[in-house]
Amino acid sequence: MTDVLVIEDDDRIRLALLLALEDEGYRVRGVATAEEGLLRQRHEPADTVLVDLMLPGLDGFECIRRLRRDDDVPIVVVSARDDTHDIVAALEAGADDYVVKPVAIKELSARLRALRRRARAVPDPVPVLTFGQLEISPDAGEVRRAGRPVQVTRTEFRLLCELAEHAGRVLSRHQLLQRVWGYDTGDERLVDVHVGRLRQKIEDDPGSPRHLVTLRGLGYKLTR
Amino acid sequence: MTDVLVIEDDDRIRLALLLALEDEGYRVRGVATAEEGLLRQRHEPADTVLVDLMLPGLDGFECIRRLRRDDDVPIVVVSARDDTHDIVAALEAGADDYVVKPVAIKELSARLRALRRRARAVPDPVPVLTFGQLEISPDAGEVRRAGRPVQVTRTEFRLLCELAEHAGRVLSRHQLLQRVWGYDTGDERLVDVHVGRLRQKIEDDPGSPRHLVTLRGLGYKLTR
DNA sequence: CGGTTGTATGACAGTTGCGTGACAAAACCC
DNA sequence: GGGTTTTGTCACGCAACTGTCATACAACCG
Repeated sequence: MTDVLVIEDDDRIRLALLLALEDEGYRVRGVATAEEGLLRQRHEPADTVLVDLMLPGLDGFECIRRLRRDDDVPIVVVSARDDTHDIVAALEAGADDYVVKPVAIKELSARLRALRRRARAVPDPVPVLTFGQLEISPDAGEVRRAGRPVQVTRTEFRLLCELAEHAGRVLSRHQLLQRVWGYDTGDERLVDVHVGRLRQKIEDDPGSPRHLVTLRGLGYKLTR
Repeated sequence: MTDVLVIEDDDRIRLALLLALEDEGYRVRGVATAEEGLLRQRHEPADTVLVDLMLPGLDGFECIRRLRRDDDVPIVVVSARDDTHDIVAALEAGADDYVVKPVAIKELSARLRALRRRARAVPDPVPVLTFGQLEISPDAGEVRRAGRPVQVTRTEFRLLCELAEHAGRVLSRHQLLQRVWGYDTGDERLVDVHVGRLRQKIEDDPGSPRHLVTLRGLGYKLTR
């Protein structure tokens, strides 16, 4: 998921941009002035910034320069002005791209993707979910018990991740069938079988499970 | 000094571009077809490529895809077509920017600078990636096992780099197809074959791989 | 306490996923 | 242009996985 910050003083345009970008699958936030934008970006950094040039108070060029001073976030100018002079000045100030309003949302989205492809920063560490001595790493496709790798099958892994994602909360067999298998209907006993197999692998004593617990009549949950 | 390759079939336009860019301080070279461009770029790589979309023979989109397959060079499309559909398709194919002819040379130059600023930022911190006794240097295009150089093909190398870049994370066959081959759809077994070939070269015992691991049902990953 | 309902588990057969070698097409290199 | 390397397709076989079923066990209820 990509976070986008839109700095644009015209309420109608800003709203339209935000809605369209949200539609394209971005997580969005918008502000009306450069000052707000700088503050917001410092406080809660987005992955990409869209900025208008004609802003009240601090103008777009200065806004770009200050954003650049803080970090390396990709910046796209979205402006009504198509003057070469403006374009050059904005790019020189540190912008990565410049599009002229009105712009097709599909084009804007494609430009954002191209830019992010370029700007990909250092890879962040692989996240790990921990439940006591049980470790689950969805990205690495790995499960460990007391530090030792445990081999689980794809279905077991998905089931475990689903439970881990909602740690501490009961998930009914029906919910699990839907989320792990994509079944809308089917034999709910299937879940039992896989839970059982999973327990053999991740519990010290599969007979009296500590993490993957049964809630009679309700479903299963994963606890710490 | 920046080297720029211009792929443009119209002699007058190509010449005009080359002269203008030279005036801006770039070292330039030009070709009239995609085929020539690919060849030239492979043998004498420029730092940036400008490419037209309407080319005789291999068209611009395919040209972009093939350039991308070889390396990470910044690509700017310079086209007379301003259709959103074309713009999106070109960016999706791997272009970094898209400008519509006629374009002010000052703007083009500013866009090239912005792009190079961005492109230069990435490759610094990755001289050599190490996985146990396996060494990969993406920049030098070299792979070593226990200090000894290993000869891998271009595709194998790209596959290995992609896996190395996301070390420790599972990459699905689909993701690999997209990132290494640029295919949006296709036979995922293709990945298996190349993984197999790669294992023959980089693993001590290809039968039970230590680094290039299969995660059944999920994909492959590279581990230390 | 016996009946009832819900859960655990082992066995099994059908299916899926993966590794591999063979081969043809394409790209490459003098 | 011809020989060589690289790439992509295919088919086969093995191993692992999946879902179903039957049976045994545990919890709940009056």
